[in-house]
Amino acid sequence: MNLIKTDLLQGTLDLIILRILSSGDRHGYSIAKRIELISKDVLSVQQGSLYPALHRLEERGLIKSKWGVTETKRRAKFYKLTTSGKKQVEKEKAYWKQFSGAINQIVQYG
Amino acid sequence: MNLIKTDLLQGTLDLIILRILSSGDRHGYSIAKRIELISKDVLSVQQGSLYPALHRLEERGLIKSKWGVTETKRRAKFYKLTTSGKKQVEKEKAYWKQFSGAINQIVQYG
DNA sequence: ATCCTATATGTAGAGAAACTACATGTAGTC
DNA sequence: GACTACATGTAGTTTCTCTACATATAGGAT
Repeated sequence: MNLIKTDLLQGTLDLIILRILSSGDRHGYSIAKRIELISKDVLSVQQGSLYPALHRLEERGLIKSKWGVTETKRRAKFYKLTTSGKKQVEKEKAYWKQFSGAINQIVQYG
Repeated sequence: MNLIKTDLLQGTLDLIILRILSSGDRHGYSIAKRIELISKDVLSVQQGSLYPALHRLEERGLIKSKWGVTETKRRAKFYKLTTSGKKQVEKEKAYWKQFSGAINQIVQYG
């Protein structure tokens, strides 16, 4: 991701991808576009980050892929959350809440 | 940091350290204790992360160090924000706000 | 006196994740 | 026929944090 300092991003990509897939199946490119749309271009994932992340998540059994055809008639790999992946979204959301809460606490009270 | 998934943390350590120093000079060990205190033990920095981070920040000219003696009478290196460091705190706070806002947006609307 | 714990700083090596930069290919438009 | 947007992928680099270790002192307990 580009528009925000790189280092901030590590570790949140999984949450982002899983959360987006929890609102419907998508292919990689579409996930990237959705991230830009919802974050109002604050976040932008590079291909070199996105595809390895998807492969990682698939290997961990959190998502499953299937080749298909997009609305624009191109071949694309569609990703879907597995049962395990659905549980993971909730876990990661909880982690994020706790983590960002702690950072905000420090930002406020130093 | 330990109690929270490691990967979430990268990139926020600088913000945390700088923000803590912006409320007063401290030595490394004291910074670590303060992080645990304010975050209510949600965050916990390891020495292997903290000291290299401090050296990094010093090398970037954001903090300055000076050997001194603690309240408990031990030798310790006290760190202080430089002018450049003070500006950087504000920058990093703004980054964090923008970044966490974007993630929250995605967590909400997927 | 000696041991232990908390305080205090530091480094080497490993591991993980994201980035840059590249490679490949297609559908539709100008 | 050229260009743009769509679509996936990998190799190599960089950067950060972690684990694990090394060093040393103050103060309290035994």
